[in-house]
Amino acid sequence: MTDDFDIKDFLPYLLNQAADASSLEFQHYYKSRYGMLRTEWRVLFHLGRYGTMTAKDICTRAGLHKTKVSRAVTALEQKRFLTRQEVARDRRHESLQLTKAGHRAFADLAAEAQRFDAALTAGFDPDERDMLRRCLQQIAGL
Amino acid sequence: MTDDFDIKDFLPYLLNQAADASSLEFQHYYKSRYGMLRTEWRVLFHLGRYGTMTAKDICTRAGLHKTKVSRAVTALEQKRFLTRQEVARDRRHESLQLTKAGHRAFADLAAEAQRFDAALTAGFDPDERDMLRRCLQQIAGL
DNA sequence: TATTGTTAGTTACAAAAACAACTAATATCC
DNA sequence: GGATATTAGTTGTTTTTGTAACTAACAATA
Repeated sequence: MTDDFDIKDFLPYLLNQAADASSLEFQHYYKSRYGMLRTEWRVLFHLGRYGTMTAKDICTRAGLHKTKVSRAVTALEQKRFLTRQEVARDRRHESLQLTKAGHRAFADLAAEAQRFDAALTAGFDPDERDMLRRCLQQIAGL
Repeated sequence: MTDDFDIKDFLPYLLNQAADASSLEFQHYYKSRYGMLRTEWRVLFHLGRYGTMTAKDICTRAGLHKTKVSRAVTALEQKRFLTRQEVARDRRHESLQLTKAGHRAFADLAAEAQRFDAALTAGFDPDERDMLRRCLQQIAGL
């Protein structure tokens, strides 16, 4: 009954394997170059791409837990990639913005990500790529 | 130049989000029911589906590091889901086999995985499903 | 048959993630 | 206005992972 069910066809397994494999090389890039962790790169990306926002905003947009973001923000601050600014209206919030160095790192990594993405999907034809992204976005609930 | 590059289109990001989202519910199942970790479930699956083999075989087939497998085997042994058996010919190897309880757990989880997989892809039509799996297998290097 | 190399698996330690408990600021409701 | 609840963010502790060093068995070679 379940004898023909192969783990290689089990979607969560496949997705994890593909995610791990595809992350590995890019991870090496931001790790060796900027000493960043994955969450740091994501926070940097969100601020670089969408501009100033609070930690909470990043949590919501990126689907990350607040402790992860909190620690990533601290790390990026120590690397001088971002600064915090109190929001007068509500002092629980801190608006986060990238420094010059932060913007440079973002620009570099974003360009690299784009190249990397292109290389990764080079073997697929355009409608395969679109379909792949659509399927993944649906599964991810984005 | 890179201003229009959205992280939601970056394949490693998408793959990770989709992998996390899709794993969550199933993970909850084997965790609450059998107290298993992800690696334990994978080891269990390999032994249940492909029969007796050594830890090394599982490493190779599942693309897992030997320390992970070693710990998972210890954990599954303590749960009485598998037993080890020395290989006379070469005492470095240990052949691993599921116990009755291990087989039961495998059957239960495999059936659940199958249901879960079906539910996950219910929104896609057949050729989308095939393409998705093919793309993922290629990216994962399987 | 010593020497060196390789392989399977374990163990120990460091890095990272997950989870819970906490502080401080603001909102709500009596 | 004061008790209570919520929200943003941090800190501390426990799990889990990653990495490297290790043991034991075998292989190869001189």
